[in-house]
Amino acid sequence: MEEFAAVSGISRPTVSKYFNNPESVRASTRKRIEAALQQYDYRPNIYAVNQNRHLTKNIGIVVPYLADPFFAEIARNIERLCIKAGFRPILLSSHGDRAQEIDNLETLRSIKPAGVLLAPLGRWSDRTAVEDFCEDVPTILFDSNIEGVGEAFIGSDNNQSIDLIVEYLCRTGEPPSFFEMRNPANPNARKRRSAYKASMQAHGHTAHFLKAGGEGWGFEEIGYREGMRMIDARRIPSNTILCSNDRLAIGFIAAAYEKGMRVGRGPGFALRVAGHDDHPFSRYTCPKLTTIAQDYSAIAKTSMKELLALIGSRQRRQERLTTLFAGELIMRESA
Amino acid sequence: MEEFAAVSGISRPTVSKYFNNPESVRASTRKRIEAALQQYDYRPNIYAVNQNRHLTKNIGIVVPYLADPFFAEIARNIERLCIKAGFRPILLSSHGDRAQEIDNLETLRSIKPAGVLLAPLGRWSDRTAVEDFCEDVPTILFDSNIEGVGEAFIGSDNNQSIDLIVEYLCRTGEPPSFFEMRNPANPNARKRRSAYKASMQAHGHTAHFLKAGGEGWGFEEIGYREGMRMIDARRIPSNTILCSNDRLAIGFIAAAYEKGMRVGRGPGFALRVAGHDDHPFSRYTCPKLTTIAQDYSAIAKTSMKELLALIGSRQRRQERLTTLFAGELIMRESA
DNA sequence: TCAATAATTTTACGCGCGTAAAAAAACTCG
DNA sequence: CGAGTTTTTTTACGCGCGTAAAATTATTGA
Repeated sequence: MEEFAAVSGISRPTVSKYFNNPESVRASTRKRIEAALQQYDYRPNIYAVNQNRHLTKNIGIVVPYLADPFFAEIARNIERLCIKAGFRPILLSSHGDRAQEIDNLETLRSIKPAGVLLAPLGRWSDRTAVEDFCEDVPTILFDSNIEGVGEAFIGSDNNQSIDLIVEYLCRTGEPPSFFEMRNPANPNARKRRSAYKASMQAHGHTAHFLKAGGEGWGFEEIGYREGMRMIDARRIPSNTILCSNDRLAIGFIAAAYEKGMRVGRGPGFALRVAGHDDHPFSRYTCPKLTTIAQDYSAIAKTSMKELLALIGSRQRRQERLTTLFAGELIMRESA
Repeated sequence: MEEFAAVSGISRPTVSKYFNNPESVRASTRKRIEAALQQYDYRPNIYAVNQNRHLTKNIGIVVPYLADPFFAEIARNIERLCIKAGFRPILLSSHGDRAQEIDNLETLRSIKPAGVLLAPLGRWSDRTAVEDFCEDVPTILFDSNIEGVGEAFIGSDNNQSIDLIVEYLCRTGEPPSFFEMRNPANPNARKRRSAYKASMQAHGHTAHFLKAGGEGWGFEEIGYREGMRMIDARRIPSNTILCSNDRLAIGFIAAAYEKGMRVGRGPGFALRVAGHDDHPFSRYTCPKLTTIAQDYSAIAKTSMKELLALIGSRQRRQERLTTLFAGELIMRESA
């Protein structure tokens, strides 16, 4: 920087000021620096910069499982917004593993980020570890809530969305059974379960659960395997299945296809299957999956906006914010 | 570190040495430091460390499109290996965009990584930019080759794998038409195209191409839309379709389903469809997709091993290495 | 036990930059 | 054009650590 300042005919502190915020120097000097920049392609050493700056320009993004296209998509959205706001996104995946999540938080801590957007593993998270982290770093939770942790939570309104699709299914055919994992990895599974129960009650039906065994994040496999098992055992009392998420539904539909049960609505179809999330692949199942679209563009935008506000204010929120977005019914052929 | 050294009763340079390599200090001192570490949970400032260390412990990983589960999976594998080797993975996605790829390389450059594993956009890449980068940073290409760039290339043998499935399809039914994008984003598409052509010739058939319009990385959508169009136009001369990759096949199968064409092998089926890659979702299509499995565990391992060797040797390879792994035929129901 | 060897301590410098304070220079506007 | 204001320059220190060199101490092996 010393040398670069020399050749550009500007003093080093001014150059430093420029790199911190180009607007903070006079237009004429800015021009001169940028001209010199063309010639000598100098760039500040990021490590030296971050050592001295108290708050870095890094923003951590943690998702529970990046190999899930749903999280990959939302991460992509957030990354974009992050860059647009002049920050550097650090994307980490917990790979569905509690220890990895803790590791990720440790990694982020060492990076001293300006803020963090965290989609936690939910009930698999180490609450204490996450809490401690949120004490030290301005953190906003998204997708999955841990009550009382972090400055805010931005997510979907599972009660609204599940009620929406339950109402639709009840109105147009038999009330749905709820297909879910007995021991779900998906952070929102519990919320959806109780939302289903409440919604069925509200519509004058009794809830019925189809519990799938299995662990981990291989939802399609679990939906397929357990779907096969249930169809074989004729354990399915309703001709309508609402799956806790699209990935389970994708597996279930594959099982139904293999068993020769035609999935779809109307006469001639044996089974209606619906999902939740509008997974990127849900429009390519056979038949296409009726589901609930989460407004993840809004979730990404709001999370980012809230975090930037937090960073800008340089202080914590006085009270925790919770913002829930409504889901939208996506009617396709499967139900 | 000064304070921590004081309370642990060790001199600061020795503590510094410990953090660089715990093995480099005497066992007794190591014990004392680790005991103190339990009490005071000190950790070195990563920025100060990296400023002074010439080679950092960072390894960059760049994939062309992280929202594609195939790349998400391979990235996950590499990340694991990276951590196990004591390095810190920095995962970046180019989001299918040339400018983003260049950006990613710039970002990595500023991070001064020990090495980089790069899966480039292929023919969409800015060859000069990638070349320049590889001059500065030890880089190994994987998945997609750019001839002459980087220290090594690790990938799949498209000639072998395409020949494998072409041979299978020819032996068990009509020779396949090849379904691909006219202007493919997928880095391996061109290789597979020519491999198909050569293989058909070798088996005494003439190649036939079904060219799908459309741009970008929405392969399922393109496979679906263009599949619909072709089926409507009765432009499909063979009852067997080999898709350039599984994601196209997933879309195509959805189209066939919607058009009432039964996909599968044997009597009573209208169409055989095969793919390539053993995409995570290929076993949940209806019917399950016959495809080629890339050995991405081997690709990940070999890439990492090669990079570590490169980093360890502190010099470039005398000649560029190319390692290709054979694909495996995964017979399912679709073909 | 003693010399040879290995590890640690002491001392000191430098990495590349942020930033504070005072002085100097460059603008702004009536 | 000159006083007032803003920006830049000069000077100087510190961030947290790596690392070199010389001195000291601990360990090893015969």
